[in-house]
Amino acid sequence: MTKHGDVRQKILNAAEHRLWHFGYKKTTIDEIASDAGVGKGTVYLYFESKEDIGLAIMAQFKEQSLSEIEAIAHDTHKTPKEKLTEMLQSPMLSAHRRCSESPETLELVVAIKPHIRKRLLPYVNQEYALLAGVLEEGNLLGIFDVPDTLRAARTLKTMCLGFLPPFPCVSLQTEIASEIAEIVELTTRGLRKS
Amino acid sequence: MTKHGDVRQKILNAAEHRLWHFGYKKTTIDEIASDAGVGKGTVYLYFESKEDIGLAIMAQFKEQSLSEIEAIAHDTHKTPKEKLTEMLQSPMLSAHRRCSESPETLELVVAIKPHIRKRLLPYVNQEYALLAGVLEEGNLLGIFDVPDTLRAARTLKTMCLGFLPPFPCVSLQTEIASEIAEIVELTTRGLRKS
DNA sequence: ATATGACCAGAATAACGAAACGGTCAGTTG
DNA sequence: CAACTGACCGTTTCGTTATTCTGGTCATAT
Repeated sequence: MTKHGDVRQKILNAAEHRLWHFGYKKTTIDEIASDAGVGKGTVYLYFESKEDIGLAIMAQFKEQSLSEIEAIAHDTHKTPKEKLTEMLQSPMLSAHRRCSESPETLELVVAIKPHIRKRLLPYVNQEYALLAGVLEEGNLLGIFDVPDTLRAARTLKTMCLGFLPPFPCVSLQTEIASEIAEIVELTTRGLRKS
Repeated sequence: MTKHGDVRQKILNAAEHRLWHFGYKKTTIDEIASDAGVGKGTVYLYFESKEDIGLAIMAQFKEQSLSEIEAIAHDTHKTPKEKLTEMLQSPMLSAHRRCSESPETLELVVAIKPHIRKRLLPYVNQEYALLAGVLEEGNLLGIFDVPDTLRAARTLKTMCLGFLPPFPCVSLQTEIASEIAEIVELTTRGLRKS
């Protein structure tokens, strides 16, 4: 007995495989349905449109990325500053890795761009909240003094925007990590004389 | 008697006008030559290729932008922090304005992308130096304490990369200015408890 | 020495019939 | 009856061909 969620996930897996190897445009609904072992009509019982499938795959990426960030945030062996650095690095490196392993990823992003913001908003907000939590933790430990942690979290993410695809700053992966570390360093030290 | 530089500038002006209104691909060398009042062959006495013309126009933009930054850096009525903010805002707002007034600008950027980095490197380095100078000034005044000013300058620019075209962060112009101000605020305050 | 425009090879474009696509729904299945 | 299907539809894309256009050159003119 296959449950509702199973079929949906089977379709999503088939789609992700196709998208990964052949890109958004070259992948057809017929192929996805065939790979998933269901009829074409069934696909439209679980997804509104082809774009909706692409959005769902992006959401899956984001969810994955979010769980990595969460793990870092809850790691009791790291200092807030280390957490901050790694939490900012993690999603950027994932995105970079994904785009270099499968250049088709960028095509997907472009295709679903019109609705990507709205769809991923909940995840983005959760990410802000997680970052703000670490800042709060730093406040309690007395090593940070951030009045508006949520706002600071948003600004920190904004600072890293340049590493997101389509990368205006074409850097090696190692450079991305060290440049983000530098950003956190500069932010946590501040320019002000102590 | 027309000097060498005059003809070159006349060609450049004609090209810029065409590029601005019709974009890179739709603008032909014939049109540029005709507008500039010279023969087609003459264009190739002053420029290596069509791409070279695009690069030269971009360099002109950069030069303009650089002189604005320079003016801010040398303004004796501003504090280093104000200078930093405005020097980071200025080129981002210019780029944003240019791209919204003439969407064709982005097409130009994409077309000349392969060589844009090398060509604009001198300007970029000059910009770093100007920012580093302001950081140095802050050090002398005792309000900053930046060990490696050049490195910090580069990091500050990296932080603003997300506002560059093609804008991953689609913000209103007013938002760009305030978000950059926020970045400088966070950087100059630091997160560390004073 | 400086400037020109006719000329060339290759790229872009237009036209258009054929194939393929996303999406729907009347009908089948269990 | 809820879950599922694939033939079907209007539209978009593709492949082909003929034709125009464009970046770049160079023999010639001033």
